[in-house]
Amino acid sequence: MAAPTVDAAYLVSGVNLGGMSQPAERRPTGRHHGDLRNALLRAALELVGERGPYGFTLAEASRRAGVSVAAPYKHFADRETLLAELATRGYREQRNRFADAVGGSEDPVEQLASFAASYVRFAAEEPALFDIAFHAGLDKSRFAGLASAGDEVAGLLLPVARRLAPDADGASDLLLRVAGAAHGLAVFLRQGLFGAGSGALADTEEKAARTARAIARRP
Amino acid sequence: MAAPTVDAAYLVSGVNLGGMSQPAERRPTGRHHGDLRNALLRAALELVGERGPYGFTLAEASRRAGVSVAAPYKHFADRETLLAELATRGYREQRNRFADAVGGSEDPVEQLASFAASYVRFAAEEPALFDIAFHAGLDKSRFAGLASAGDEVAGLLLPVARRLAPDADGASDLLLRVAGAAHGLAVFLRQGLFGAGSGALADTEEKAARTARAIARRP
DNA sequence: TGTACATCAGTGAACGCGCGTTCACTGATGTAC
DNA sequence: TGTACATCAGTGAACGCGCGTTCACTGATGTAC
Repeated sequence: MAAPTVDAAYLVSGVNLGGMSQPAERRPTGRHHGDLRNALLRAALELVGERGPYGFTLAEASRRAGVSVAAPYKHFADRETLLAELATRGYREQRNRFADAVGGSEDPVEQLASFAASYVRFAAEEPALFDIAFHAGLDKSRFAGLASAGDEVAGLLLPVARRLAPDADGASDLLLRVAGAAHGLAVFLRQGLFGAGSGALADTEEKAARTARAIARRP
Repeated sequence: MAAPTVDAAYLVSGVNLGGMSQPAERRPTGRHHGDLRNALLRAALELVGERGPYGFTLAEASRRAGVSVAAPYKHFADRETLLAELATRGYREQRNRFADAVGGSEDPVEQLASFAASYVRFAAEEPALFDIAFHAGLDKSRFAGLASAGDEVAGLLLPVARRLAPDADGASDLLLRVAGAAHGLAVFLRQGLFGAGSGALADTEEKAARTARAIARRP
């Protein structure tokens, strides 16, 4: 439950860039931006966070990065490719968080409870990544990395479920029901059904954990 | 579980219009369409079904209704008003379905199980209404009818949950966890995680019902 | 039954907008000598 | 250390597109007489 807080800047750059004008940040001189690729990814994340999964436009991302609308094409084939890169990073971040969550216990029931809470927390802390991964309608056949990143998440959790289920089908059923419950609660939280603020988040995490336990104990 | 199948045409017109050219259908003569308002609502439902909640445009709906792009403004104030009307109808349809589901049993656990299955079935049979109600990002403060239609759904189900919980807060917690689980499973079904076809639907309904029972029996 | 008329649902053209994408270009940078 | 040059990230202008919305209009319909 002590997963480190990870913000959008970290996800995009691998380094927390903090504010826009740190003294350590090298001022790009002349026509070169310096780190446009990551600036665009960060702006996209910002936009989706503010406007939802369909609120992202290359033009607005360019504007926020302080660059012409043509510049992104030096770094991404097209609009969807940029989005797919963020989706892949979202799945990777999920996998890391869930690995941490599952690692905190030996009891498979508690592992699933911790996974469910972690799922809710991810949706709350990285709403843009959550939206892109689930609601942007990306074409998975076009971006092979996307599908495999998603499969990795399942691969991490199936063995846990398997310890509570008699066979592979039972494990899959159990995992999907736990994940489904966490997903629904995460969406409700984002829609404000549980109120706002960190109290609502903690409350929803706990709801998800309790629900996961109920499911796991009555497979 | 014997809820009648209700299709989009019914929801929009109150009468199943069936094919586009029934003999009984009065041929609109001259410049008047005859039933443009409903034709637009139906086209909107179709569009959202095909392209997702942001795939609806007034222009395309007009085209499908065989009418100029200006015509819709004789029936709706703007694009969002049309969408809000569909969302309201979606909530009303949910309420009807859930009332039927809950009416089939006296046991509150089975009532919640039946509600959860019904939730999944609604999402599968009326994907466009489901999307509009949950994912279209409508401004509830602008459309008062929307919020009250949503509240009616909760009002129908809270008494059921109350029979299993010690107080109002417990009932709310229980209901939201059951609804959340059903919601997540419904979304997963729509994303194809459980395969396609009526087998997948029945399977997911059953998953939802089992999950609801597990939650209800361990409040 | 026939006629004059008010109504109003739908027309078609136009508007301004923001989008994704392309293109020839330019000038700062790093490298080879 | 200084100079010539290749690279290539970013420019700015332009394209075609589809959108939401407005506007003056028209002609089919129903009604009053």
